[in-house]
Amino acid sequence: MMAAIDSIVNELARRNITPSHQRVMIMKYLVENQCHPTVDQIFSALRQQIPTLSKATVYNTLNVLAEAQLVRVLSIEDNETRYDITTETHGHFKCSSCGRIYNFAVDVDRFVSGELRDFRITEKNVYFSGICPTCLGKAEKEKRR
Amino acid sequence: MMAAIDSIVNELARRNITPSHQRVMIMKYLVENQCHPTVDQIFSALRQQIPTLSKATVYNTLNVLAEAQLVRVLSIEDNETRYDITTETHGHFKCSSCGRIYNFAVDVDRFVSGELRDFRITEKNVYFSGICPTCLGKAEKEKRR
DNA sequence: TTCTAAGCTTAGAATCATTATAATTTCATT
DNA sequence: AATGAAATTATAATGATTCTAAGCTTAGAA
Repeated sequence: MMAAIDSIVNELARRNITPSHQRVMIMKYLVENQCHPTVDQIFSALRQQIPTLSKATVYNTLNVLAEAQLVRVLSIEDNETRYDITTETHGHFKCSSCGRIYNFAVDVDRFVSGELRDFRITEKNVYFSGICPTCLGKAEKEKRR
Repeated sequence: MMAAIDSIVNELARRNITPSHQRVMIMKYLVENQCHPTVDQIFSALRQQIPTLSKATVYNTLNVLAEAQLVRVLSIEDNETRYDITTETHGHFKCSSCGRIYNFAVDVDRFVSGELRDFRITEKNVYFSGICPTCLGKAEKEKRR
């Protein structure tokens, strides 16, 4: 899936964000790699296409995009900020074994208790962790030996 | 509310954790300050009672307690690990204005979608953020001026 | 096409949260 | 009281993130 540069540029321009080459490439990366990458993953990957890319630029750009609500900042674990181009509320499951992050549908509003009635909620996150089916399957195979 | 040192010592001993003075005081702090404190908050507060307390000890102790499931590690935002003595699943709401964290009841099990059927879930976290009623009230008062 | 001012990027320093280390102290048992 | 294991300590080290100042890029005006 190739992200249209044009639509990215338009999206940024609509929010008064200068669509510099670096910013466009960072967004393109997020669209094409919806695996909740870390700054380091984004930086390392794009370094090959933009050899002079600075890590500070990646941090700066992600902060700008987060402020514009174009990306969502995930704090599933400390010391590991991740980014998600899908901004609609959904759950994240992190496998403790392989580290992979899975999305899952979540109807958060259905179980919010009345306690938060008088709160203005601007962001909702649901994080689960445990073992994914792939790693569970591996464990089962290990057991049978 | 004064936490019984005896029950803390017993709780640690039951899990084969040496109930050293520092560990007991850290747990006591968490029981008496259920405000999801950070390491720095715990360290600063206890420094007055244990002048030689080392920050590394606080980190070590919290990690040991987390592994023993006596405390829960919260990653509501990056660069801000917090700790909770209440280990049953409940939600956390962080006010973007005052920074306070509120607990709220959450029936997470009721809405886990079929997508996670084959996953082994070991931990569930629900984090919301926004503005709390106190800060909303202040904002309203500001508006009326 | 050139100029301009504002904003962006860069490279590396700085900051900060957290972990590692080795020496010392404390703990629980004998 | 002695002992060995574990914990604490003080500080260095690590790694994520932010800051900084200089230079570059951008978009639009001239």
